[in-house]
Amino acid sequence: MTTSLELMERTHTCGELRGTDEGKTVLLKGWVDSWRDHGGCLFIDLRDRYGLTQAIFNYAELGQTLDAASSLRNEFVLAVEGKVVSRGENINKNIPTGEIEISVSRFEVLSPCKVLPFEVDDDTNAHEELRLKHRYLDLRRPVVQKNLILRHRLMQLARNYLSEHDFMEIETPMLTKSTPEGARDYLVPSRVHGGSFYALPQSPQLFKQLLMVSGYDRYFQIARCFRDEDLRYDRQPEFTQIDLEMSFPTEETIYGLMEGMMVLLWKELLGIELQTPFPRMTYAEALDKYGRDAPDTRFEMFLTDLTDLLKDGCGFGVFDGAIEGGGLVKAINVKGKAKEYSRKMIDQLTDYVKTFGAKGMAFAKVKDDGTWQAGFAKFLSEDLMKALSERLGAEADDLLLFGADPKASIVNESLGRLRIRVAEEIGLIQPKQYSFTWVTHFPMFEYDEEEERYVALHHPFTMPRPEELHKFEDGGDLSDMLANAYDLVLNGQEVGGGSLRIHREEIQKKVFHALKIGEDEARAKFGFLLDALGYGAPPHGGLAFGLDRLTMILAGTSSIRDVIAFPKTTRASCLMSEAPSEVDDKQLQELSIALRKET
RNA sequence: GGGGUGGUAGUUAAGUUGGUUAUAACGCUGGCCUGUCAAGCCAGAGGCCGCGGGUUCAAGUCCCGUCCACCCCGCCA
Repeated sequence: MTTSLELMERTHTCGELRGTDEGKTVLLKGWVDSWRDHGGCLFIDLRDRYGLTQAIFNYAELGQTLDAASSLRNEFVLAVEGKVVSRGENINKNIPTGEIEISVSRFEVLSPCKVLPFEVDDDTNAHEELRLKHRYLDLRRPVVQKNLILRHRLMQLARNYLSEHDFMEIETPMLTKSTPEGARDYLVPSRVHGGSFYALPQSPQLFKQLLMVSGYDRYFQIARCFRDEDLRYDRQPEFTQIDLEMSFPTEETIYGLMEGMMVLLWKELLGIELQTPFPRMTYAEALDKYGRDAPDTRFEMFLTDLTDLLKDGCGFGVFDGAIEGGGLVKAINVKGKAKEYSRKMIDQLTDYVKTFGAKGMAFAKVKDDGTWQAGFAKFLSEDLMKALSERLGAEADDLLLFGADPKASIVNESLGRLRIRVAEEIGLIQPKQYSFTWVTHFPMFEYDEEEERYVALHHPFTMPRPEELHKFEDGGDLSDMLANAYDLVLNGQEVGGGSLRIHREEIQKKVFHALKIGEDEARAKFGFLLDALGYGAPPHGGLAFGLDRLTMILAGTSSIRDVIAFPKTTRASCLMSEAPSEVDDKQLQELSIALRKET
């Protein structure tokens, strides 16, 4: 009696066999990727995550069992035993195993497959909704597998790199204390302490600082983080950070180590040699030239500030009003594209900037004689137009796009986003281009008009730059106090951010004071950190990388869901498992949570 | 919380100014076929047109509401 193939170990994967294996008797197991029935013979491509191998079921070899083979369909799980034979004239150059095929002598269906909800195929055109509902099928597709393999390799490289540089991987709790500063927490009710809640971590921030106090001078963790906020193409309610912290660093130590890690990742994963050191830019410069704290440095087309040239008034109400209201007038120069941009296209750009709060968008087309064709041209004196042209480097056929608003932030945000959109439209951005920049010298605080107080731009444990500390004593305006915080920006996306932290209790207290976090409140929320800082805390700092975003960029995908095995929708539900779901009244009672009233 | 786009066989889409039996491709079922690799040829089955109201002699199509997904703004220290 022969042993069932199901009980036998496969001899090879479906991506392994080559011409040199000809003559071997092999056993492969995998999924039917496609089948082509020719009556007398049947071709099947068998797939696993390593590749595809063609198996041929031949009438002469199999006799009447060919009838059984003809019922094989896509995504059946199959074991095939047979001899590796050359394909002779019929080599398939599209797959690595294309020189050979398996001439099947015996096969078993290990598992059949129902009619599929969508075709499990790289170029499936099924909607994402359907693919997420059957994610286990979607994950079979080689393109998706490729992304997860990339993610795995990235994690391994990061782990090894950090370990080699004396970082210890230490796990911090998932059930932590809610600290409602910043993003909304996911809460977990406590059964034992009825009415009390844990929070899932938004980041391991406090714990990693405490590890520094404890003397674990280099820590890292590939840490799952949770934020209960609305989602986007690059935001999930749970996401992963490569989180690290070190004691006694200088800023340079951190930049050097992190650049080394990026160099390694790009070399190993993309075969690209990155140049170091990465350029650096202050937050102020980023805002001035790019309009954003995450500048896309793959192309120029900078924002040009025209406010000083227009400060005496020009008669154009939009510009004058913006400046009188304490705002800005800035512009970008789209070189040589005035003729390409129709009125309709410019209207679309206007609609676009309006989504960022701009009231409109003035534009001008530079004529051959250097003067402007613009609705507001009549307001500009010859000298003023000349001065503006010179500042903007304007030449014939340039398209000038203006942002003007009493709120500087609206001008920067709208023009900054417009700059990127236009660059995409006119092809300034090359594929496979990777442009890193450190953005430094972030402000400590920004004013929150709703709460009528300063809030921390980074987080409340960020160290002010040492030369700024005196501003606490001077009293008054803290809006220009700079922090020892830095972001790593890649192609206009923040991929990492961090800071040197406060390691002295009295500075931490001053920051809390500036944030109008009272002593009692500070004690209740962060007492353990304040205490720890009083027991010999080393100077420390670190940063966290967004693993999902990094993987997205490396994989060249446009959605974070493409690099997460089981992602959630933009309404934070899992279409496959149907989480979140209602729970029994009994469960709620145990958790001391009031039952939902029937209505 | 606000705005935009989409939802029609298993899947992806078409469906005109409202009008007779709602099309096509792929998939599925059956038949033919020994060199396919997007296999080919023939035949067939398959529909709560997201859901609920309304207008109308008549609704996939028009109106109102609602659900789901995606994208954007707010939000995300």
